[in-house]
Amino acid sequence: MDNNTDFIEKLRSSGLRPTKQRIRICKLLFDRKKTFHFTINDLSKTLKKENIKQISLATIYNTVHSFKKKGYLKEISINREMSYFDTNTSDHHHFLDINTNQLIDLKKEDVEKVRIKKNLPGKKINSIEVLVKIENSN
Amino acid sequence: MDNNTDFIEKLRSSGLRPTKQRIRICKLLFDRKKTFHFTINDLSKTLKKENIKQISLATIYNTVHSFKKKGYLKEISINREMSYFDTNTSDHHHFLDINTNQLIDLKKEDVEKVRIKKNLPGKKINSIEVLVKIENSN
DNA sequence: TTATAATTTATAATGATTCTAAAGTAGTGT
DNA sequence: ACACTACTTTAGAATCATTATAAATTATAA
Repeated sequence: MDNNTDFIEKLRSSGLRPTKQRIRICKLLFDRKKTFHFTINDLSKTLKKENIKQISLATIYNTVHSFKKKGYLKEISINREMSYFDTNTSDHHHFLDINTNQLIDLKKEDVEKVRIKKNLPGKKINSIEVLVKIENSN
Repeated sequence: MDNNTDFIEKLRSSGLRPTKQRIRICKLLFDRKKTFHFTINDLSKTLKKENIKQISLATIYNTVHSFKKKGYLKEISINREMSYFDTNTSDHHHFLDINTNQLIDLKKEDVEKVRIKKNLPGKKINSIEVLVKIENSN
């Protein structure tokens, strides 16, 4: 019934005060079996549909950014127009359906380890991001 | 001396009128041995440094976009803040130095072919983009 | 309960990109 | 050379997502 306590703990443990707004967003983002992808706009629209007191846009931005900073969310920037947040923060890659703009997780085992044969002196690899654009094959 | 004729031909052959502005931008972008990467802002600043009549910002945007549409440039969108254009339009990947924000080409042979083991019914792969973020190693 | 620091909020500000419509230019035909 | 048309350039306005501001509210610890 009241699994808010989990979120309250989660928030408090990372130094974020468990406010109504943050808890509500936690429930929306993390209270589900599958990970999912959303834009700020998606989140904002979904929150508007609920008949609860509205959360201001500024708070939505603040919350998503602090969740990202705390490692609860990963950002996948597609281009200037599209930036997704992903509740799956593990190391993984994505399909982007260019017909629907849907972002789809690729499991680690779906992509053979990417080998980079070049390296630059004084530099090391921080991350490798693979984006596979897919389209209708009709 | 006057290798503008090449650019004039190039432009005309793709249905773009060879205007002063387009030729000047062509020279800046394509009259070099190595391919290179730039943002609209970089290009705009470089053009400002030349003591010739300034090209308006709108024209810079228009030109870069039409060059992209004609296949002379490839866009590499890093995130909302950074979008690079690449004079190397072949199929290749990139290093992004997160300390300097420099984008560096990876040759085809620098990255082992990326194998995707998942496929979705009714969908086919359009492109595979690999971005390798690198940082100072010390 | 009170003091405080953190948070939320509505609204304003920002800044990159796109739009607009008027002026300028290239290409074509005469 | 001239004129016509369509294309291009231009300055400035408009747009729109995001960030900043500063006042009101709330969580927390004393």
